[in-house]
Amino acid sequence: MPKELVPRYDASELEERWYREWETAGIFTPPPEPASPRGTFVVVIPPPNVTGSLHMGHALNNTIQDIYVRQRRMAGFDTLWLPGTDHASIATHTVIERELAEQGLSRRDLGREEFLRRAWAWRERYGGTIVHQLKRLGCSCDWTRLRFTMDAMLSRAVVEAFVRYWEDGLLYRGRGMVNWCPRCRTAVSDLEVRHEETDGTLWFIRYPGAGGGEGVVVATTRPETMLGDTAVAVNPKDKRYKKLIGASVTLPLVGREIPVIADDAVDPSFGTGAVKITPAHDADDYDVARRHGLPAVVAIDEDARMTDEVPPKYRGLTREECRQAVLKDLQLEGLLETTRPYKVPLAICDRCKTVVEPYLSLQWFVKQAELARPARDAVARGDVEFVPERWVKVYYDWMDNVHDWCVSRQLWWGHRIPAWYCDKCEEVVVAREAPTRCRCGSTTLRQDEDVLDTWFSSALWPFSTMGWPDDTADMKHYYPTDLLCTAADIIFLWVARMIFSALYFTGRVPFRTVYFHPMVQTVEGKRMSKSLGTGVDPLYLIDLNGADAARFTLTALCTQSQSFRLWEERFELGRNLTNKIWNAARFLLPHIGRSGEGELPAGEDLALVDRWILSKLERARAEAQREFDELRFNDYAHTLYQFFWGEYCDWYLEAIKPRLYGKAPGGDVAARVARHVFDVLLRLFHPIMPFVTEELYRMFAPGRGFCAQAPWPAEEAAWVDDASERRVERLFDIIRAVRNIRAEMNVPLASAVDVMLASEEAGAAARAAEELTPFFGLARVASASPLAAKKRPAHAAAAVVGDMTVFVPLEGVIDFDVEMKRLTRAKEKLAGDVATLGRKLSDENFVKKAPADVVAADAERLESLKATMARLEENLKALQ
RNA sequence: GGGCGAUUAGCUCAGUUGGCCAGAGCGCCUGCCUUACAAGCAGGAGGUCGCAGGUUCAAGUCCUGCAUCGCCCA
Repeated sequence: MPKELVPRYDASELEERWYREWETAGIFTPPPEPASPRGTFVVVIPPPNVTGSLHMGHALNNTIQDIYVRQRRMAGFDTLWLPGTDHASIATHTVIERELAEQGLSRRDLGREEFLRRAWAWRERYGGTIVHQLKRLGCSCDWTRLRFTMDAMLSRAVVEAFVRYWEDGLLYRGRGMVNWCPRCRTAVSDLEVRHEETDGTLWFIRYPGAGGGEGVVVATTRPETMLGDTAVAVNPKDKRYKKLIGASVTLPLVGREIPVIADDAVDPSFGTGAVKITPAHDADDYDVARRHGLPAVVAIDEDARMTDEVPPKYRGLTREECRQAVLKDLQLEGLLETTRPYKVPLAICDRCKTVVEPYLSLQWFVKQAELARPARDAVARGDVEFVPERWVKVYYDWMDNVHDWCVSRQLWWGHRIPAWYCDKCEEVVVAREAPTRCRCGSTTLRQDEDVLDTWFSSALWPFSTMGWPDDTADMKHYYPTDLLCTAADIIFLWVARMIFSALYFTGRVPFRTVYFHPMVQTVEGKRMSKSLGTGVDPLYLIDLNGADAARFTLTALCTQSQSFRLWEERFELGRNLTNKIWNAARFLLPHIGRSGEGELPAGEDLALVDRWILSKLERARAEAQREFDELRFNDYAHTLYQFFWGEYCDWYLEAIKPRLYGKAPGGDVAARVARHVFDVLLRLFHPIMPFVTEELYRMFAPGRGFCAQAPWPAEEAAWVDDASERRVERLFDIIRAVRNIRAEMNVPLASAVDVMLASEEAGAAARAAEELTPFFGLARVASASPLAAKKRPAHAAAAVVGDMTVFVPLEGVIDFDVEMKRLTRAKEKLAGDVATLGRKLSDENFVKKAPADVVAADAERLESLKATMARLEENLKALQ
């Protein structure tokens, strides 16, 4: 019972309906005991921030995952896509603190417990947003397994991992130089700091000799740190300063007497070749100080204000204020020798863009060297495959130069570090459960105040989500996973850490393949940023055009390159395709249910064009399948698009209209073939565009199951039919030639034309004329007839198609000037090709050295071009 | 400083191991409200493949250098 469809596709009602039906039917949940002969297929989602919202990067990332997961599900795998979110420690913490600040409160005023209560409330309030948005996008995640990094199960995995690292000696607590963000008020790891260059100044400051001598001039980009200087260093090979080594200078403004030392790390070409050493506020200086046993003076505190270790007048100033004060005072004392413009390297907190301070503090570190080696080997051996492969090198470089990972964060929202300190002795207890008493007998144990880096829990994600460390059913059946989809910007932050964590804790790789998709950029080629307002909101686009349109567009742009540019109008690509699919269905719908519905007709009942479309379908299917398997998503999308629009709609559906309308025989067969091809197309498109395909798939046969569970189209090698393809394509070439003539000669739409065909080969023209009959409607042809050799019709426009000449008599309509220009243009174009090819073939090096088949093919082509040329010239001559 | 990617039609991008005439979508020009679709149909124009060398019978594709843009690492 065909229902009337609206002429424009409207996604609004249908998407929510189908998503609800899929979910209700539970088709995204794989069986508890997988039994498919195809095996399992598992993906874990890259967890988005629990209180975040969907941006374009997520939309792309999750579309790609969903495409793969849906295809595997249709192909018969027991398929699991495990969703979840992470707790985004710093981001969430910051939001809560900002909220407090508006009420004039700090987290210390509130206390840890109340702060966490508010953070959880925040999560309750916004935690559903991104899940809802992923559903809008159509993601076929198993929501019954929705995870959150701070769930009890996953938190337990975090504690277990921490304790095991500790027990195995891979974890240590130590005083080290870390990147300190004074705004976030926490340490951050090397990977969370971005390096930028800015236009700044290099200041040259004189440190007078301790005994009153001229001393030495040092150059610095951060004059305020001088208050924490404990030495001046020069390169031991630097002749200029040889005599100064071992002497002392007076630190201006402070009056401290500090030594001049020699160290190889000093670059003689920087500034004056003499540098100030501030052990507590510079990582390199810290190393120098350690080598020389220099003391460290902490001059800047956690808030980037000057400490009590500096002269009173500077105490409490911000680092920026202090810099101005120091410069002013140095100038007054005549110690500021000169300044020079300089590109100053800055370390910026990735999260809040504040300049980070190198800060000497007590932190927890995970040793990386031992963990990195097997993780590197796993990729080198091919146990984990990277696509595109070039990212392997980036991964190796990092693994080969990895530094210990600072995992403690001075925050409250997150996994509190399971370490306790005894008040009575020096004992540190790292344990799964809170200890009640220390070895020394004391019962006053304090837990570490800090939490772990969010990435510490994310690193465990592929197995913590499945119940590790327990040997759960999920661990047994669904671990390791098969595919990880991500952008390359978190290759170290997340991918590398998952690999070494998985190998260490489970002894297995976490996934077999990592697919790195491109990054989404703005129209200017810049990174999309929500805070800058340069992003395109995927939800807005879904509301506007439907999820399928957004998904198809993103897929079509998903190439092997590292980025692509995106703006709103680009989504018209997907929108138009969705509408086209919708309308093809609208066209077909009245014709389904005709006799023989449901089966494909036997070969002998098929018309030539039916065999053609089935052959093309099989070719497109095979090509799309290959592209899919190679994770070439843009090619996959393009192949389907091209076949559906360019062949099925433009040619096949147009060609069978007379049959469907009863103006030519074979209407039932045409309907069945058209419907079959469409049905296969819906299934091939389904992974990319799940909603419209589900709607139409079910509309065409309401009784059957979901398209989302329909069998994936299999190989149909028998349909490939070269001969039919060649014959039909020549007919289409003739039609194109007639259309061209009609357009260029301005033949009115209402008037049909006669077509005459001439060929060298006897009978070829007659056969083509006959075969052309069913397609008259495609070019408003009234009749087609073979032409006796050499009998050229008068007043005819002509075109050469392969070995045939097409004449369209246009008595009274033909404009000889136009026809002359048309033919001349065609001839000139051809002449160029003939000349190029002729030169090539007369080059004896080419003939001698190129493979025989290449030479033969070129020779054949030259012959055919010459023949075409000759016929073109005949036609031109006939005009004169 | 090192690495990676990009540079192909007005715009955004494809172009698999070198081998027919370098493709697509959008935009542009011409004509169409042809009973699936104007979010459409038909026809057409438009490219010295960033620059300079090299390898090869043959280079958008491989090699070297340079330029510009972007990303990453130190």
